[in-house]
Amino acid sequence: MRTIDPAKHAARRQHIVNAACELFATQGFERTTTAQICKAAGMSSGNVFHYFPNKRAIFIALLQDDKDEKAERLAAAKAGADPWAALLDVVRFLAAPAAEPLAPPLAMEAMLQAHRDPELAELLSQDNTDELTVITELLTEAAAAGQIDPDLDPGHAASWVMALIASMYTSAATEPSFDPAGQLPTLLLILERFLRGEPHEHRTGGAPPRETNASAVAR
Amino acid sequence: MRTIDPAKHAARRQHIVNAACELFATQGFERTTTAQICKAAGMSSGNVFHYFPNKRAIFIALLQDDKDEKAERLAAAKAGADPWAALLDVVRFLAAPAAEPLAPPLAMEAMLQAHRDPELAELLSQDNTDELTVITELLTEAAAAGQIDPDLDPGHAASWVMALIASMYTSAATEPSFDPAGQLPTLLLILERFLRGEPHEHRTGGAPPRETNASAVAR
DNA sequence: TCATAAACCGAGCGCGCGATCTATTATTGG
DNA sequence: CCAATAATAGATCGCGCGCTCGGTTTATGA
Repeated sequence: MRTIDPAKHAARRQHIVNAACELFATQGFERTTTAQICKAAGMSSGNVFHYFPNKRAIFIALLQDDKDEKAERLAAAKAGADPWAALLDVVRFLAAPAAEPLAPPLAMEAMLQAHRDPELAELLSQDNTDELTVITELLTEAAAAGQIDPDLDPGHAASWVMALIASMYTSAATEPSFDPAGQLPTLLLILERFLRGEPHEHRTGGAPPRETNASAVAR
Repeated sequence: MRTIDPAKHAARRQHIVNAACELFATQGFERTTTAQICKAAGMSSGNVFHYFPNKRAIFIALLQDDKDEKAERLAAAKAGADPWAALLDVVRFLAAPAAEPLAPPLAMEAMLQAHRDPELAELLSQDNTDELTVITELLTEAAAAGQIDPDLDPGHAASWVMALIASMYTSAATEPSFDPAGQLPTLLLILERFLRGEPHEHRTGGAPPRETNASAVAR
């Protein structure tokens, strides 16, 4: 007899996913051939298809990993005492992977593939809903604490916060000269001015005005 | 003898491009087969390849058309007397196609394809540079007129204005419930608060404060 | 030790793709 | 009217793809 070792099995799957990751990011899902994945993973096609039923399953596993990891760390990021500070932490955390070379093109590829693949669409949709919930809660708390413009609808504003973060990924994926880490202060400045609204009316909460952001984009 | 009629020839090409447009938007470039394009255009494969050397050329022609049309109308939009009003016109004009059903997925598809196709990348890059130049000029003028925060770098801010507009397309392409026309006021509100900066210091220009935007996102 | 099943290999299959080729029809200038 | 050639058709081709399948090797429990 011989039993499967779940740890070994998972590690082998992960090895394949990692190999495919770079290919999917640089070439896209469709143009990446299973032969390329086999070569990159250093194993035969027979073996790769021993671990995954088809190419699509490899892509889904890749996104599932990202989703799990993100959800796990999101819970920690929002655990700040001050809503506004917690919001900035969440934004910084969600925007951080845009600085990695593979994440932006992969994210775009995932969005496009989700357009035709219902299972993928469901996966990303859950992911987005989770983020939206967290951010909406933080915005609601921040509004209650008088830290942001109370006239903004939290859910509505939250979706725009997410859109702003997403634009870090699209910019990084499309413009080679775009530097996500360097642009983060500007992102935060835009969010601050958008969410706080008229500063002389609403800057009464626990968070102090953050002049550092404004000075970061000065010429 | 028989000469080609340029008008007829161009019209026939356009007919093929129009047929392919919907397919590319809904299925993506790779998954759209030449057979589908032939069927949609109502002609044989032999005839389609009489007008285009290959599938890629159809996609490029599609984007070239969009670019020409946009560049033409952009020149008109920026011809306003007041820089801030002209900027809003340009933003509205650039964001408008996001409300069409095909434009958002097509734009995303184009971005991704440009990642691997140098010719496509060149096409979109020129396009972006043109937009950036126009917006940068308007921001510079607006800053000189005291209508926006003078501490912002015009070129830097312009690229974020474009990113904001682009997020209308990505949101429209990824979230079925996203309503571009309805979200336009919020986009303008974000831009206004970002660009004007501290309102009590800089709201001295020709454009009056636009409370209508703020009220549009109130719950 | 040895039976058993997991892990792995790589030749190759079937299919559908982008593109071609030859043939036929329509249209124009002279 | 008659070449000449554009416009159109559609069968077909070669290739490369995702994936399968039979066989071999390796590891594990009893």
